[in-house]
Amino acid sequence: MSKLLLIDGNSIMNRGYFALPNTLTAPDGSHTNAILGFLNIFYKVYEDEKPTHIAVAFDVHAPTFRHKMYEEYKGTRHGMDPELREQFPLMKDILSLMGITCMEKAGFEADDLIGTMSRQGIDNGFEVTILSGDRDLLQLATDSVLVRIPKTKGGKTTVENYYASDVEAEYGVTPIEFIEMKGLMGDTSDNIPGVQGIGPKTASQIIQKYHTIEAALEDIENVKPNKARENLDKMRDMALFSRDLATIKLDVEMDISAQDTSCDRNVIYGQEVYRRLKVLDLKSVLKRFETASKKAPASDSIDNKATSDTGFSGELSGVDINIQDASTDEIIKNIKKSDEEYIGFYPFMIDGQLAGGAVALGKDVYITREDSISEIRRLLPETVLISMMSIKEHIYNLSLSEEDRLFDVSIAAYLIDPLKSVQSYDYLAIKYLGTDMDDKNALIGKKEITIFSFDDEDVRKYIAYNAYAAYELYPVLKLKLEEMGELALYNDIEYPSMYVLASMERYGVRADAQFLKDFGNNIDQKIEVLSDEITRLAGEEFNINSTKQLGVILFEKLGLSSGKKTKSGYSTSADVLEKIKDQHEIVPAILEYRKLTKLKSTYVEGLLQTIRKDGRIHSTFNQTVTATGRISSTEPNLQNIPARSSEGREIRKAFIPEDGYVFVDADYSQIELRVMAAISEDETLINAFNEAKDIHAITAQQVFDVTPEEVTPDLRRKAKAVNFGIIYGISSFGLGEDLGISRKEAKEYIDKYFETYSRVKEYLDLKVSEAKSSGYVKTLYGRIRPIPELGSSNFMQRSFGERVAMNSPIQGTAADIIKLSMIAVYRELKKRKLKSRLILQIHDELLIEASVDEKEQVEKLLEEAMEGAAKLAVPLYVDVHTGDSLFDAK
DNA sequence: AAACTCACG
DNA sequence: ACGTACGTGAGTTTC
Repeated sequence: MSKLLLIDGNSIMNRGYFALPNTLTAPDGSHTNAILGFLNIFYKVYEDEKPTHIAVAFDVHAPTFRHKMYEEYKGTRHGMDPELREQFPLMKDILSLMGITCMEKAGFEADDLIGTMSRQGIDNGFEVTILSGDRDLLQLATDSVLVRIPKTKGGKTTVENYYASDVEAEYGVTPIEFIEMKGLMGDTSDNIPGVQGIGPKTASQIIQKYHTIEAALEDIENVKPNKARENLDKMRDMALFSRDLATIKLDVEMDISAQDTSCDRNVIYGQEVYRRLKVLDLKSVLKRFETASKKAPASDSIDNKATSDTGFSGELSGVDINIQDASTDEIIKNIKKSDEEYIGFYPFMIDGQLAGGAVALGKDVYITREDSISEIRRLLPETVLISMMSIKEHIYNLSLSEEDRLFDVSIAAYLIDPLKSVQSYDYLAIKYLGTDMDDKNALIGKKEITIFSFDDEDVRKYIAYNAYAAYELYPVLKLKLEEMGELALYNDIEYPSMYVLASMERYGVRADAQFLKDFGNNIDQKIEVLSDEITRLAGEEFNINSTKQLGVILFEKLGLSSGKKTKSGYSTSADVLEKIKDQHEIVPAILEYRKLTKLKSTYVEGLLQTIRKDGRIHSTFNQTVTATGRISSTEPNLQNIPARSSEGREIRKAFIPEDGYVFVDADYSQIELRVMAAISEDETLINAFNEAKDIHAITAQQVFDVTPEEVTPDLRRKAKAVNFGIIYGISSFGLGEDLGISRKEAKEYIDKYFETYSRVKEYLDLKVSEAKSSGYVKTLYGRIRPIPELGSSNFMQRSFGERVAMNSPIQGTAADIIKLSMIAVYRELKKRKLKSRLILQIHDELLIEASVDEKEQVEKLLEEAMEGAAKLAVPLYVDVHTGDSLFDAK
């Protein structure tokens, strides 16, 4: 028997949209929560029902005049969130890839199409199931039409099933009478007015007695209760109109019928769909493909035929590549023979050791087991450009140099879309090449990589895909960089930076393990004392580290005034505790406890673990992580070593130079404010910077209209907070919070600031409006930051987007400048053949480990390189300090 | 894995 | 009316 599944697209999408977090997005930033919600229910019901025919209905409102009441009714439901709206075209696309019919007709709701189709299906001998999130559709239930309504219960989705008898059992009325009931009680979610004072209970009573609204109206005198009678009598038209609204049409003229629809399991779980879902990053749905369908193009579906002696040839969906073993000589011969202008390369590492590599010449991929650097180097002839991922990781393995003709796929992809940190070959291939490749997990999974991996087909594929993707990506990404005006940024800033960062990673920073251990023991004692004290004050043992338990102690047991709340309870963050530290002595103790345990676990224990055998800490500097172009530091993070508190600052004494060396440190003075002054071209602010060094004091004078002598420390502090606020994309709330003043007062400061520096205001406004129309902002050097949040209908998200539009060009330009200065410093040290070396970058600060005999030279060099890194309308200044530890060099 | 807190610029 | 500063990474608890 043929089975027809009819789906209410709008209501199911709507349900997904509100049930799932709005933060679910595809790699390109488009929202996917409604699509995910739809697909989850779809596949569940599909597997349940195994229908032979499927159609999905969508609403299309016609802009025609219908009825005054109708227009009013429509008015309130007009606005659909853009984040939801944007998902419909994508959804329809996916459905068409699935080979599923979409039904739409201008002026008709999805309900009407479903109603019509369901009757038609019945007439043609189909078994019909309707899937909707809207109980309105219950009126379509009959003995043979099943209406299924998904329901979320405790995080689990279940589906309620209704035949006509089930509707009667639950509501006491037949599906047809259900419409009458709706007419009386209305439906807020559907904007059906109904009759005031009549709710589900009364409506059900009345309809059970009279069956129709008309019957009730004829016997109006006897309608009970009194209130319902009066209102119903007064609002006869409204009741009838509401019923009309609630009635689903069964006779829409449609150009398709149930027989025209179909569904094919192989297409629903098909390759095209799989590929699209992968692009959208809908992983949980992809899992269904792997389990539900062996025929799907999931990871295990590509069979490889072994070939005689050279290895095997692999198959890539839509693309065939030939994988074979080859010697260095053979590969070089092939490169020469091929006339390729570029090759894709992947160095294969085992246990941090170079073990071989893959070279992609178009679709021919050669794997070599050669593990000597010099042999591998021979594979990379200067005449041919080499495209590969994450070059920085391999600079020393492969003794690569800046002069080699290399292209870094990861960096290019980052510049094109800095919001996405995923830089795996499979992701880039699908995003930029439309090619589906098994990902690392599918191929390698938990396999241990040994020298025998060269004989493992999956590992071979992994190696080959990496090289092949690099090959194909080069021309595509290069062109894209050019189109986006980021080629110079790539060539002049990012590419050279890579070598500087690699060098910094390799040198690392010397650390005094003994000092850290002693320091740790020292604070351990203090922690113990504090911990006892806190337990005593609380009157019971509890885990101080647990926010949850601490919240109960502070705000329930001790009755202190709780400030902010978090998602799951009371906030116990430092700024909340700071406000109530006078209410109970436990509070300052907790703040102190927190400070010390943080020092102990993150900085003492954390750092100790990372000291290598050479006595130095080798952090990784990531170049493709931040949205603004800054560098980030991990394992460990050396960009957040304590500095603000005196106890914390002690940690800096553990960072020391090698014997015979000193630290020379330089940090930019107010680089972000200077950048803002320069790129906004605000004369007043530029002059302020040209006149004096203490910008916060100057700002205080100009904004608070006082003489230099009248600038109190407090006024300066306020001016400083305003300056920061401006950079972050000012809000009166945030500034007020920071300064502990009212929002109104904060707003006055901001207004005065913008009055004083009016071009700054114009500039910030301009960035926001530019970003709103183009979707991104740019730094002075062309670095792009997309801001998808600006298109959001959500006030909070949009406001965030606006602040980002104001902040990113400033923070990003400053990041560009310090990268330029790093490159200059690095090159100059190299050129002069100095022993001194750059070892750390902390956003606006550089640290050089300088040979004692080069100290003066380095101080000068560093200052000049940093101050000369960019020529702006305001001068750049650095403060240089020298010392025998990081503590002393600041 | 997510939430919370806190270290830095 | 909405509920906030911009950019990071790591350790701990909790689900």
